[in-house]
Amino acid sequence: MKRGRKPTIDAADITRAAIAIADAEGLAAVSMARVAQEMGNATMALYRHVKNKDELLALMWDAAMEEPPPLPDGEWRDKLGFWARAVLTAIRRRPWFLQIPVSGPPSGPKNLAWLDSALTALEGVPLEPGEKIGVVMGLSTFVQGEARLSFTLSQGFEEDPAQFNHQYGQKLREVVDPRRMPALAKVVEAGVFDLDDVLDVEDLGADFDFGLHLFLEGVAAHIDGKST
Amino acid sequence: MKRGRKPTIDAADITRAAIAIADAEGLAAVSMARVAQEMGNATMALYRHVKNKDELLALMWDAAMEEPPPLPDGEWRDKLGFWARAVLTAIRRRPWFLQIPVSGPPSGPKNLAWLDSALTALEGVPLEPGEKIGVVMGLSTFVQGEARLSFTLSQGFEEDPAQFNHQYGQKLREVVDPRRMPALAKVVEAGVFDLDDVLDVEDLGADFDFGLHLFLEGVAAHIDGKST
DNA sequence: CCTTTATGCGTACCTCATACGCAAAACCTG
DNA sequence: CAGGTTTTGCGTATGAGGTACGCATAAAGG
Repeated sequence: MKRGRKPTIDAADITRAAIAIADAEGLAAVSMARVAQEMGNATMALYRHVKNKDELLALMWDAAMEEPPPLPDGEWRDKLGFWARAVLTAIRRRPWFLQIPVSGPPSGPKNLAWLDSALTALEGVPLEPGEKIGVVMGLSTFVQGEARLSFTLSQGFEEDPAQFNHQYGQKLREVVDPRRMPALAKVVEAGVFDLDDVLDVEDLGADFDFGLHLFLEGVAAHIDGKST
Repeated sequence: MKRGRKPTIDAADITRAAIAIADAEGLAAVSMARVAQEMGNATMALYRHVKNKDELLALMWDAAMEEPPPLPDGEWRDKLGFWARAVLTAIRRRPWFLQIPVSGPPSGPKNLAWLDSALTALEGVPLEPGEKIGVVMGLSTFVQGEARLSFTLSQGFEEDPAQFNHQYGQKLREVVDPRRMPALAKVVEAGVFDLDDVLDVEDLGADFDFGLHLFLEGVAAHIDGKST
C-alpha cells in the first residue's frame, strides 16, 4: 500500500475546476485561490498536485481540447479544409485557449490526435513526411492566428460596440497620408475598412475562408510542381 | 501659455524607458514601478501621462516597431516574400512583441507603414482591394504565428537545452500508439521529429520558407484562377 | 503504539496595479 | 505682486495574486 495521508483531490480535479471557471468567466478569473475555493479546498492545497500556475495552464490546455471530429469523404483538399474549420470551431468554443501562454511543442494526447487527423487528411498525397508536417504546421499556424485576430476584434467590439462600425475606416482616412502611403490610401479610399460588419462572424468567416483557400491552393500548386 | 505646473516627462519618455527595459530584460520586467525607477520618477507620476499599463503596452507596440525596409525590385512574389521575411526579422529583434496582448486593429503610424509596404508589393497585381487586404492579413497572420512558434521553442530550449535534441521524437514514439494514430505514427517513424536541430535557426528558417512558399503559391494560383 | 511518509492548509511575504488626495509649481487676473 | 486656478508630482494605502515555509494531520508499516 502507499504510505501517507490519502489525497482528497488530484491534478485532474484541479484541472477540471480550472477549466470550468475559464469556460464560465474567462481565463483571467482563474486564480489559484479561486480554483481552490471552487473545490472547497484551501489555496495551498493545490500546490501538492500542481507545481505552479504555469503547469496548471498547461494541463488545462491539454485537457480542454476536444476530440477531432471524423474527416469527411473526399479528396485531401476537402478533408484538410474541414480540419482547419474544425480547429477554428474548437478554438471558438474555448476562446481562452489563445490567451494561455504556450509552453512547448504539443505532446498531450488530444493535441496529437488532431495532428494525426490532419496527417490522415493528407494520406496518399505525394509529399514527403517532412513536407506534410510543414503543411500542417503552416495551416495550424494560420488558423490559430486568424482565430486570435477574430477574438481580439470581437473583444474590442464588446468593450465599445458603438465606436466600431464606421469608425475604423474613418480613423484610417484621417491618419493615412496619401503621399506617404499611397498604396494603403488607395485601399482605404476603396472603402475596404468601412464595412459595418468587419467583425461580423459572417465576414470574419469570409476572411478565414479566403486565407484558407489561398493556403490550400498553395499546397495544391506545390504538389503539382513536384509531379511534373 | 499653458497653465499649471510644467510636465517633467511625457508619454514618449515613458514609452522609451519601458522599451529599453523590455529590450534588455524582457516584457516581464516591465512594471510601472520599474519604469518609474528607471526614469528617476515616482511610480504614480507615470499615471499622469499614461492611462494604465495596457495603454503603455499599446504605445510600446507602436513605438518599438521599426520602419519597413524598402522593397526590392522584381515581381510581386519576390517583394512579398521579402516583406514577410522582413516582418519576421523585425519581430525576432524584439521578441517581446509577441507577448504583449494585442488590443485592436493596427492604427499606429509604423504599423500602417508596414501595411502600406505590403500593399505596395501587390501594386499592379490584378486583385480587388479587399482581396489584397485578405492576402496581406493572411500572410501577416502566418508570419506572426511562425515567429511565435519559433520563439516558444527557443524559449523552451534555453530552459532545458540537453533534453531537447533527440528527446522529442523519442517522446512521441512512446506516446503515439500506431493503432490509434497511424498517420502520425508513420511520420514519427520516418524520423521527422528526430532532427537534432529542430530548433536551429536554420531549420526553423526552412520551415518558415516552406510555409511562405506555399502561401505565395496559393496567391499566385488565385490570381491565375481569376484571369482565366 | 510509535515511526515514517505524504497530504491539507494557515500564515506570511512579495510583487503589482492603481485609487485618492494633498502639495508644489506655473500661469492668469486684478 | 497677491491670490486664484490649473496641472503635475508623488506618498500612502488597498487589494489581488502567486507562492515559500512549516506545522498539523492522517494513513500505512513495523
